[in-house]
Amino acid sequence: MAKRPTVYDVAERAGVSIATVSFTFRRPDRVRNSTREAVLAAARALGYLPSASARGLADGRTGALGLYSFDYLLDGAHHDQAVGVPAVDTDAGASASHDDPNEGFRLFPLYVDEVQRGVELECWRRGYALMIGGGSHVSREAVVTDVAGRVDGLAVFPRTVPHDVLKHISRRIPVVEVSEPSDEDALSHVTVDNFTGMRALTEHLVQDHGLRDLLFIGTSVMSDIEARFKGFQASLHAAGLRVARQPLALRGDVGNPAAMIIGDLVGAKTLPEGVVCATDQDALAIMDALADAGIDVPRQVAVTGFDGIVAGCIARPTLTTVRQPMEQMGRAVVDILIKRLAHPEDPPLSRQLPVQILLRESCGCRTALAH
Amino acid sequence: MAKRPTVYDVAERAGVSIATVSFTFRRPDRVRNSTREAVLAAARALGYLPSASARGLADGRTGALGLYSFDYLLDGAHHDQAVGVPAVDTDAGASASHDDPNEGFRLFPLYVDEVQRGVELECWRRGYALMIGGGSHVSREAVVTDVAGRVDGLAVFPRTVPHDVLKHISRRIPVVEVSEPSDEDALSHVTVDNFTGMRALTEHLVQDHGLRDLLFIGTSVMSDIEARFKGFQASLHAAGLRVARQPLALRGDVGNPAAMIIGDLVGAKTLPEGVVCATDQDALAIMDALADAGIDVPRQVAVTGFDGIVAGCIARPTLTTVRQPMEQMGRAVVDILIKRLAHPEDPPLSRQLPVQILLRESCGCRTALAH
DNA sequence: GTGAAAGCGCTAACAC
DNA sequence: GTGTTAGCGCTTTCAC
Repeated sequence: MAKRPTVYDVAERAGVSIATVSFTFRRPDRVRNSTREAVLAAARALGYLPSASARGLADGRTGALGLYSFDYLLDGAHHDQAVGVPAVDTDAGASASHDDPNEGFRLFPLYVDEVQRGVELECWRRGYALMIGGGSHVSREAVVTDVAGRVDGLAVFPRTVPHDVLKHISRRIPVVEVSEPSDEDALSHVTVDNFTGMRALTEHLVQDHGLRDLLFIGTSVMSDIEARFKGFQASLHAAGLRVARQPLALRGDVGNPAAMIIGDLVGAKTLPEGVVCATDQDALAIMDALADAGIDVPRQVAVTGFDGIVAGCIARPTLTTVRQPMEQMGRAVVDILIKRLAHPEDPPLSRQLPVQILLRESCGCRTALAH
Repeated sequence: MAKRPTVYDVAERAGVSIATVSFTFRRPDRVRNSTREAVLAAARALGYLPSASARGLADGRTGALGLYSFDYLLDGAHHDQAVGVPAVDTDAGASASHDDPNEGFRLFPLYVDEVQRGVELECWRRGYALMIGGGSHVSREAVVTDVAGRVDGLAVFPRTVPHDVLKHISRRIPVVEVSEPSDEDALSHVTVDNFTGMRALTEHLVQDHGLRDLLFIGTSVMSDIEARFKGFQASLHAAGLRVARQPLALRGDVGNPAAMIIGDLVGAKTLPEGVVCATDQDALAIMDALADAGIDVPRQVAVTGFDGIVAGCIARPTLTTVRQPMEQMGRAVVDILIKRLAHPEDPPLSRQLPVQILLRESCGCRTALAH
C-alpha cells in the first residue's frame, strides 16, 4: 500500500486548493459543478480516502458512538448451554465430515445481544458509526478508556466498568448506562420498571395461582436485580407472606450452582411452591436443575424469570417472565446520547421503558402442549 | 462539558513536557516512576482522555478494524418471521400489560450475526476495537467509505458494497470479503467449500435416499450460491440425473415467493422429490410453504438448506443442511486483516474453511420425534 | 530520563 | 467560489 493520498495530493491533481477538496466532500453545494467533478475525478484516480482521524481532530467530533460490551461466555456469567432447551441437535448427523468447534457458540441472543442490536440499528439510522469495544476481564479499564477516546458518546452495561472510570469518562463525553440509576452517579440511564414488573409478576403467582411459599433467586448485586427483589418483597408483604431469598453463585465458582441449590432444597425438603428468578438465564438454569431432579414444573414448582430472552419461549415448559423491550432500550440509549451531544451542559437524561408480563407455561398458566 | 484537557494541560499540571505525558501512556517503562505517578495523577485530576483521532493522525493507524454489516430486515432479504419454527409465543400472555412493538425482532441469530460475533470476539482478543457500520440502502457507498476512513482494515459481506467502491478502498487498506472469491478482484476472502459441501449433500439425497427428481431453489446471484448450484449440478450429472433450478424472488417483490413457488409446483403436479435450497432461510421459507400446502416433509418432499443457522435445528422437522463455521469465519477475517496489516505489500490472502454436513429430519434421515 | 519541535490530514474562519 | 492559514492533540525523532 503506497502512501495514502491526502487532500493535498487530490488538490494538486485537480488544480485546486485543499479547502476546495474539503468542501467538495463536506459542502458539495458550495463548490462549482465543474470543480467538484474535477476533484472527485482526482480523488478517484488517486484512491483517496478521507482520514477520519484527521477530520475528528480538526472538528472535534468523531461521528461515532461507542458501546462497551463484554462477553458473557468469557466472563463468568451463565450462558445458554445451561438453558432448558429440549435437546437441540447442534451436533453432526451420521456422516458429519468435520469437527464443529462450537466454541463460544451462542444459541440464542441474550439480553446484551438484543440491546446491542437496538443500539446498532439506531446508530445507523441516525448516521453514526458504532464502535464496539469489549473483551474479557483483562485491562477492562484500558479498553473502555480507549473506546471512549474514539467516540462522541458511550453506552455501557452495568457492572462492566469500574465506577470511577465511568465517572472519569463522563466528565468528557456523555455516558449512558443500561441499568436502573444506582445512586447519585450523575450518569444517564435507560432502564425498565424492574420494581413494578416484578411486583406484578409476583402478585400473579400469589393471587392467580394461590402460591404462598415463594423463593427469590438471583445472581448479582446490581441495582436492577435489587429493584426486582424489592418488587417481589413488596408483593409478598402486601399479601402478608414470608420473603425468602437465595443467591445464585456465579458460574465458575462451583460446578453447577443451580443444581446445588435445588439439591439442597430437595434434600432439606424445603422446596418452595414457586421460584422467582432475577433473570431468565437464572430461571432456565433452575428449570434444568429441577428437570434433572425429576421435579415437575409447574406442577410441583412454578418458575419465573425476567428479561424475555428468546430462549425462554423455546424452553419446555416455556418460561413465564417479564419482558424488557431490549431493542427499544438500545435505541433509547442512542437517542439519549445524541440529545446530550446537542446539549452538553444539560443534566443527565434517564428513560424508563415499560415491561410486559408474559404468562407462559412455567407458572402453570398454560398447559404444556406436545408439539 | 468543559474543554477537553489535552496532553498540554496534563503536562503543565504535572510539571513535565507533553512528550513525557505521551510516554507515560505509551511507553511507561521509559519514564521514571515518580514522573509517571505525577503524570497519572494530573491526568486523573483533569479528567484527561487521550484522543484517538489525534493519535490516529499522528501515528498513521487507528487501532480499529471495520465491519460493514447491513440489516437483512430492512434490506429486502427474508427474515425469520418466515422460518418454520413451531408456534413460538413471542406474544403476550393473558394479562399482557403493554404493547410489544417487536419491530425488527430477530428470533435467532442469522448467518451475518454469527459471523459478526466471530469478528467481534477475535478483534477484542487481538486488541483491536471494532467499528461497525451499516444501515440500509441509502448511501451505502458513503457509509462504507466513512467506515473505511476510520479503520486500519475492513471486512465486508458480499454484495453489500458496489465493487468499484471496494476496489477503491482496498487500494488504501486491506479488505476482506466474506465470500467465495468472485473473479480477479484482488481482495482477500474467507469462505467455505460451497461446491464440495453442496455436492456431498446432494449425493446423500441421491445415494442414500434414492431421490432422483431434485429441484434447486435459491435467491441471489452471489458467487457462493453459484458454487453451491454447481455442486448440486455436479452431483446430479454424475448420477445421470436431470438438473432443475428455480430462482426465489426477493422478499418484497411479491407476497410470499416461497408459497408461490410451491403453489405453482403443486398446481402443475410437478412437485419434486426433493428441494435443495441455496440457504437455510430459503429452505425454512419453503418448509413453511409446504406445511401450509399440507405437504409432508420429508415424506412427500425432502428439503435441505445451507448455512447451519440456529433456526434450522429449532424448526420441525429439523433442517438437514451444510453448516458453515460462521464464528470461525469471522475470526479468520480478522486474522487475515491483521496479517495483511503487517505485510501490506503481500498479495491478498484467502482462506477456505471446511463445512459440515448435518443430516437431520427434513431429508428423512431421522424420524421426527415428538417431544 | 526528559524536552523541543516537526509534522500527521483535515476543517473552518477569513480573505480575496 | 476559491485560496490561505491557523490550529486540532498526539507521536516521535533527535538533542540534551
